[in-house]
Amino acid sequence: MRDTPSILHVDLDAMFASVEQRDKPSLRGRPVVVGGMGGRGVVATASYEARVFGARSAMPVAEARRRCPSGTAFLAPRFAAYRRTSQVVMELLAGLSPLVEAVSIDEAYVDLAATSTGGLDIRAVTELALDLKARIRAATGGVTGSVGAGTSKLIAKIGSDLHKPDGLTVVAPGQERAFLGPLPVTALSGVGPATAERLRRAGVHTIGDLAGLAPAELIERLGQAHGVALYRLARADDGRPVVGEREAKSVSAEETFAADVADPARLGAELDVLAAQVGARLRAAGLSGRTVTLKARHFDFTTITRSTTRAQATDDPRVITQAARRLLGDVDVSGGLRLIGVGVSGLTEFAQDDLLSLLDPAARRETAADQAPDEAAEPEPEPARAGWRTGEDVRHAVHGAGWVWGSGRGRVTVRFEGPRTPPGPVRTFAADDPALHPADPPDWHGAEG
DNA sequence: TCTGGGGTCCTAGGACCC
DNA sequence: TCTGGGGTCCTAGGACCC
Repeated sequence: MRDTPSILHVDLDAMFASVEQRDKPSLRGRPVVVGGMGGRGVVATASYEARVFGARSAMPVAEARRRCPSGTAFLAPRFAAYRRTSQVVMELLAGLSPLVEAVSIDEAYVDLAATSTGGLDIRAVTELALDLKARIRAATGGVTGSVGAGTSKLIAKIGSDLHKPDGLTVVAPGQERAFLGPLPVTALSGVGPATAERLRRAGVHTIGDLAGLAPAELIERLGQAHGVALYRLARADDGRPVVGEREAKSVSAEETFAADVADPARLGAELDVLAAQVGARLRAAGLSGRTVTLKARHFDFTTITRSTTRAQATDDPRVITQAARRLLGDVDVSGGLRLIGVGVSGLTEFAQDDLLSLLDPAARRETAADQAPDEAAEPEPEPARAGWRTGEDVRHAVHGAGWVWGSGRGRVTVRFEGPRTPPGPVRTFAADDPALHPADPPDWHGAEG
């Protein structure tokens, strides 16, 4: 166990919504919900203004619409913009330490002990964290981050969560148990609804309660691995290291249909599309895998998986889709599927035909390094001209840059404003107006020294 | 208008081998 | 012929995270 609070956890506050408010000044101070805008979409992020009305992550967007007042903005996600903002923050973190673990697009651990820059007592870490928060806000154009610091990942993570948004929690060495004790067990990463319910039935509500349980009882209730893990975490016994890079274990793609699909031909065609996405991402990452998994969600939300393992690893979309189609053949589809998915696991770094390319360099195909990784990995969908997505960035030949305020019935309404231009006029066009084009996200980084 | 999409880890049973 | 223990691989499902 460390004797300095040298692990930081940085968590950007309501990141997707915050980026939207940064890029669209008219949304600042207003409730914003970012998520799937199809009939079956769920909330990815609700701004704090929207949380007041009960909008939450993972909630159906339809439910969020019911709860939030008119004037709430409901936007489709713009991942390219979020990725750029994430990169800006990750670069700041990399300046603090060579050891940074990016957990997700909006979350990372930093191991300050990996550098030898001076003291890491409470005061020094607090100052460093306050400075970091200010620099994140400045570098991102107003997106805030909450930071936790402590002697372990556990403490840092819970600390960053405690005073969101724009919070800072530094837990002094030796104070870990006192810090955790009164918190609900659900504050622990790894305690979801099912585990929380089992613990509740055992009379366990707080982490302090949990720490009072005998390990044998926890193992009996939660299984060996989970029981042991929680027993240790409740005692602040956490030696998990900050790890820089992690190898991917699987690559998958799935789609939920707007309406359930029972037509095998249509499902097969969907598998072709998904297999092509998975194959392209495998290839871009220089990976291939032996196991192909089909995922199917029935009309009643029951979900099954069927997998098959081949002798040779592949990244070939034709091979992937062939395996997936065969697996689908054994699934009863007559009631209709709401979701279908394809995954590849058992990954290795070398594709089968890499062996061939050694013999025949001319047959060597493009490698990941030859491609722009992001574009290759996640092609941003180009919306059909008539199907504008709310929140999408657009450019009008006459009126300039703006974003889609709303659309429907053959029309699209655009608000003309940018990150640094004040809210402009709202104008409505025909959805197929040739003067209107999808545009890149406003790139305000660098435009303002 | 009930419930996305991309992942990780664990469990448990059966096959198979030594 | 019967019994059995341990290890590994594969498959299916479930909990959980962001």
